[in-house]
Amino acid sequence: MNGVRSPAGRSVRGAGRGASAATLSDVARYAGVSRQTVSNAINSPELLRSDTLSRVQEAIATLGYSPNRAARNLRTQSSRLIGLRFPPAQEGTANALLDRFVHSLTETSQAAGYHVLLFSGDPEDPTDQAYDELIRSHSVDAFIVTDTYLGNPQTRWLRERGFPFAAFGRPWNDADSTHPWVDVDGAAGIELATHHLADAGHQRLAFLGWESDSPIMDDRHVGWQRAAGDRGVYAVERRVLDTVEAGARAAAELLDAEQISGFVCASDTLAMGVLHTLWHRQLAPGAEVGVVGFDDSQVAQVVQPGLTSVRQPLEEVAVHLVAALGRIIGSGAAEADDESDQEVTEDANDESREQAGLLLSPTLVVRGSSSRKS
Amino acid sequence: MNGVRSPAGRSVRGAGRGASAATLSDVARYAGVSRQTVSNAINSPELLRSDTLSRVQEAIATLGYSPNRAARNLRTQSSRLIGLRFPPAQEGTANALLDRFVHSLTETSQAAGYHVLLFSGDPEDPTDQAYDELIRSHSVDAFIVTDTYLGNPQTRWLRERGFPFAAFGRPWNDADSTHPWVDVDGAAGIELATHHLADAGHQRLAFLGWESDSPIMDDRHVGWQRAAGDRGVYAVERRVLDTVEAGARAAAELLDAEQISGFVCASDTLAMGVLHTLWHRQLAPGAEVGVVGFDDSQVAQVVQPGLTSVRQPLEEVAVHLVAALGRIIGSGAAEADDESDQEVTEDANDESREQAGLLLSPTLVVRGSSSRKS
DNA sequence: TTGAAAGCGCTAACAT
DNA sequence: ATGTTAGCGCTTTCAA
Repeated sequence: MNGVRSPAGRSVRGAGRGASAATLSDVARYAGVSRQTVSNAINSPELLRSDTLSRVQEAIATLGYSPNRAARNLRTQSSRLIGLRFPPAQEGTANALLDRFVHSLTETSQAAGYHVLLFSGDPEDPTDQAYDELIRSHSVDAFIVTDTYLGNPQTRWLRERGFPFAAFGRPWNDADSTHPWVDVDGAAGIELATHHLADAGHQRLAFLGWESDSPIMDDRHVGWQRAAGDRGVYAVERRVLDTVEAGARAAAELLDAEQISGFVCASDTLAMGVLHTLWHRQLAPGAEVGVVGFDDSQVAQVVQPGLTSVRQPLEEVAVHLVAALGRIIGSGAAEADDESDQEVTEDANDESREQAGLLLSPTLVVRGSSSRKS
Repeated sequence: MNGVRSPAGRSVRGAGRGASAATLSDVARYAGVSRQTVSNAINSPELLRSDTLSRVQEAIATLGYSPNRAARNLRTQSSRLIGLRFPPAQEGTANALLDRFVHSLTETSQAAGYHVLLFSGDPEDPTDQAYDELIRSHSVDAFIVTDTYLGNPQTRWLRERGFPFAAFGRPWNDADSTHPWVDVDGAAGIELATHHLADAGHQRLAFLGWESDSPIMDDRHVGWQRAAGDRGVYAVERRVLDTVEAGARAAAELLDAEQISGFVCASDTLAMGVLHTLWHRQLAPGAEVGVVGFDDSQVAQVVQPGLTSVRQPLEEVAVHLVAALGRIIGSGAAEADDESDQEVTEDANDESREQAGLLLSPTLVVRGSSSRKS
């Protein structure tokens, strides 16, 4: 009472294109059980008697069966897809978080049974329908939002909509948010950088940040203030555009007017500017002037003599974001459950009241640009 | 025998989470037409009388209706999703094509009614089931394959399977392939670079490539041979590891032993190595020694004094790949139709026999590292 | 030009 | 522990 179809099942494969895959019914017939039993073998194997289970699994393997995603999605009202807006590459800067983050997210999601769906759209455009369209068409089960620093209208909108999402970045200007988020402690990173330069013997330090009232910048600046205060070194700061040229100009000015020997930069781009000035003046990075950047970009890794930089643990960020989504998907959207494992790192003194938030500590990757002062 | 459901459909929206969206039936009822008519309004609007059409469209707008993807996918046996393996970030190198390419792909796909689905997997592992699993579950309609240089087993496997895909990269070692591909003419890029340095007055040129018998490397090397031959300059070449350190060492050796004043590098990573050596020796990039890299990475853009580099037109690559997929999806998989617009650029003399292939020309982005010899 | 019927492949609920 | 029934929301015949 089986075998009837088995040759057919095989022959389709050789037939060339299309290769119309086996369905649940095919497997059921082949294994001599009902369709529901096959479904159970996949989704609730503990319900089957072990001999039935192995017979079904064998049939599945033989026929090369995988459940049709569309059918399953339709039935379960889910897509097993996580939406991520993929922003344009920022050229001319050293910002290079995206690759590492997206790869980690892809791997982590896949391990959790999800895939990442990429879409594009303008986050500054209020008429942008990208998120809405994906939600209404049930194309994704949740979003990962990465641009919270824009005071992101999308974030608020998603919350109001009650659609599941998790953010890479704190809800800076949205006090009553309840969505899960993961962020990296920028203040702690800059503290690390500052202490590192002070430890290396630099007495006159400067902080180089970018203009604008971005909360990310403020955060990093807080770290500077804390560390510079702690160490009692001579400390000045400048805010300029986040470009190589502006960083170079600021460095020149700070060297001349303030005899700075240690530069704590809020970005690798600015740090590259500092290195340019040192190069022009024949000053040796590391030996004479210490420089630290932020983000551990490829630039930091390949520039001579290596740029010491604060590195964000993006792999961890991805892991925690996916875990957070797993907790809220299907369980009431924006309502984070307060009793589940809420971790807050030791750095998060001020933030420990945050709900569903997780603040990770960055590390400092030390390279030639900050080797011990001679 | 209807109507029973209507209040439920609406009221859910206010109820908070879930926001179970409107369905075709809701729209049909609201507009006073049959479900089929609504479907036609969306998929074949020309079939409707204009007044019916506008009434339906109004209903769609009012109810905020979008077709349920899963249902549509199930019915049409398609997913409107393009699979792309997202490889791990290569740290310590200047390879930075991915961001630009993926963003372009995302935008282009979206414009064509597709989304990009990311997955991970080990392309070197023959037991890796990532592609197979996605195909069998009907999760994607096609793939974009980017790692053809591996002599990619996946590529051959996909072809045998008859599953639609397009490749970024020529089918180097798969003569009888028939899949569409788009590639960038590396030989032309290196020719551009070489002529550029010769034009700047450099008489003693070196080509710095990486070891291994990668066909990509061979391609670039061909460009070197052509251009160096044309110009009759003194020309030497070296193959080393594709690292900054190896590039630096090779440059030192070439400066000492060959008095080279122009370096044509097969990667930005190697070019950075050359710049390091110049920096150590207080030689001015551009003015004294010309250096050109390949890929126009962020590193090239921010390093002092700017690294001249060959830039791949990734946006165009994405556009043509998506266009190619559009042609083959649903129309018999791997069978490219020979009469559709096959474009081959003027550089593709040798390749003009290629089927379904498109070779794009890179450009040279000139920066400080190759400014005219004084 | 519009409507009715059927079914894509799966899983949830119930019955056995 | 396994089978039966129903239906997720859509589009593709076919009929009116």
